[in-house]
Amino acid sequence: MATVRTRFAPSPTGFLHLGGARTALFNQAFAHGHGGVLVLRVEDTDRERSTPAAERAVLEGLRWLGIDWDEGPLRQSERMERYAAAVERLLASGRAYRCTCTREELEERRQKTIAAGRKWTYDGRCREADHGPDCGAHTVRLRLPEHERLAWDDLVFGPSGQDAGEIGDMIVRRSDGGPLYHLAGVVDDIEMGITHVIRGADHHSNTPFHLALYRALDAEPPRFAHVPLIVGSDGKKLSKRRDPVSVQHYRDQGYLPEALRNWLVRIGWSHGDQEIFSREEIVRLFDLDAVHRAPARAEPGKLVWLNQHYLKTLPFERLLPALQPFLDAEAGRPVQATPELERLVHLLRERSKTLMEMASLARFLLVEDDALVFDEKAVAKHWKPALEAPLAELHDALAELPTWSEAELEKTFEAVCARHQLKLGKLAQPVRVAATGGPVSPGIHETLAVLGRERTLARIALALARIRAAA
RNA sequence: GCUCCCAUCGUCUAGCGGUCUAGGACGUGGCCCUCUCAAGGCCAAGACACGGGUUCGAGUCCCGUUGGGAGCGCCA
Repeated sequence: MATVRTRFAPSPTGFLHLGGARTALFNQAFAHGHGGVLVLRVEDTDRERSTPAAERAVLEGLRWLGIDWDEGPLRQSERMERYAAAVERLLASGRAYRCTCTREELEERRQKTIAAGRKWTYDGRCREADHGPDCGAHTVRLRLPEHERLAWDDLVFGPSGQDAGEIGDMIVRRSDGGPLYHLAGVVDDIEMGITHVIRGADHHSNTPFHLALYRALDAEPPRFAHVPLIVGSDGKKLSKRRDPVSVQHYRDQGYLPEALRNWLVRIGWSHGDQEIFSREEIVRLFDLDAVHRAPARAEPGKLVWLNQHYLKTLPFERLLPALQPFLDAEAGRPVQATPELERLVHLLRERSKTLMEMASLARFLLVEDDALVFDEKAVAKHWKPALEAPLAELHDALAELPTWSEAELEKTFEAVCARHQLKLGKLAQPVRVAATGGPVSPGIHETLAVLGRERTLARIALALARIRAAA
């Protein structure tokens, strides 16, 4: 059997679409799982939208997700002569003909047909007219057989097909000489030796036309697999207005590529009860047989859980670089990794949903003492006058500590609590607010150990000053 | 409007005629743990859209209804 060759063919819209990302993932998993190759092809025949920057964004999204391709990116804009040649071949063999019907004429006839309650297909007016190359402005239409079943066995949907007569003679070349998307795609898939076309189910209905194109071009069609569309939380088509549709969006929100990849691969595909899939497992276990036929909603709930899972389990060397941009943004400057910061990240990975949240929880370590932003509700709740004495005592005891360690800190807290008959929480919370500005952080001993003696004392002193001023 | 496709807990899904009083995961609620927040542990609520068939037997097969999706461009 020939080597499996799949392709992912995005149009350069300036971002990688969620649905596209999953299609790419499926293509890669299928190809690599079968010892084949993935070809990347950029469908940039729409000159308006297609800029180098827009293309770069799509490729960046793919790389970030860990989807690697083996050939390309090939660009349709650089292959226009191939499409032109294909149309000429169609014309020469009589498989296609020139059509001089104008848009207006077409529209008029279409309206009439629809008004009569019938389905519109091209009525074949120019079919036998035999227009030559100099017939003026014209399109080129594929001549479809009157009665012929255009059928295929879809790898996801099973036996599918349509009668050629229901399709009508479709345009393959515009009057400006440009190829239609369908023609370009089929020509590319033929010339690139694509064996398996794995694409969104929105193309299921277009496939009979594509089959006719393969036939007219005397080419063997590939196997087709249509994967169900991802729909929005409201069950409707993913909309750029309502739903976060780009991979970049999730990346910027602090989701790890591992999490997004795992989330996407499980939408419309499953492997028993397994939820967690590594990159290698996706390639090894992915199977078109197990792909669903029903559209699925993109609910981010499980993505959050997956992200937490990967934040907790990822190798630290992988986590830190991923976190870096979020730390820099939080601090407003490039942040240097220190042993204290690394220790804090270890503590924070157990309690963060996203990298963004993690950076936000690390803020207290990144900023100067006077740049702490206090949660005033927490301040009001925990900085009570009664706390002045124990807090002052804690401050002085901490200043005297022989070594600044979690164990020593714990002992000191216990001693102060015992002397003032306080539960640990009564002392820990006010100190936490003093040290971090808010009521949420890792354990108080760990937090202070990371903060260091100087800054801890300075921040407790600041809290004391405020308590005294209020009294 | 026409053509095609789809239908299990709120969501993602397991199920490929009997092992289903329908399993898992996320989410939700409760309890435990606890210096906060998490994490972790335990428990709970929660679905075969509806109606007809076929069959000894249907979540699983067939038909219809309803609901949803896609396609029907000189867009990609």
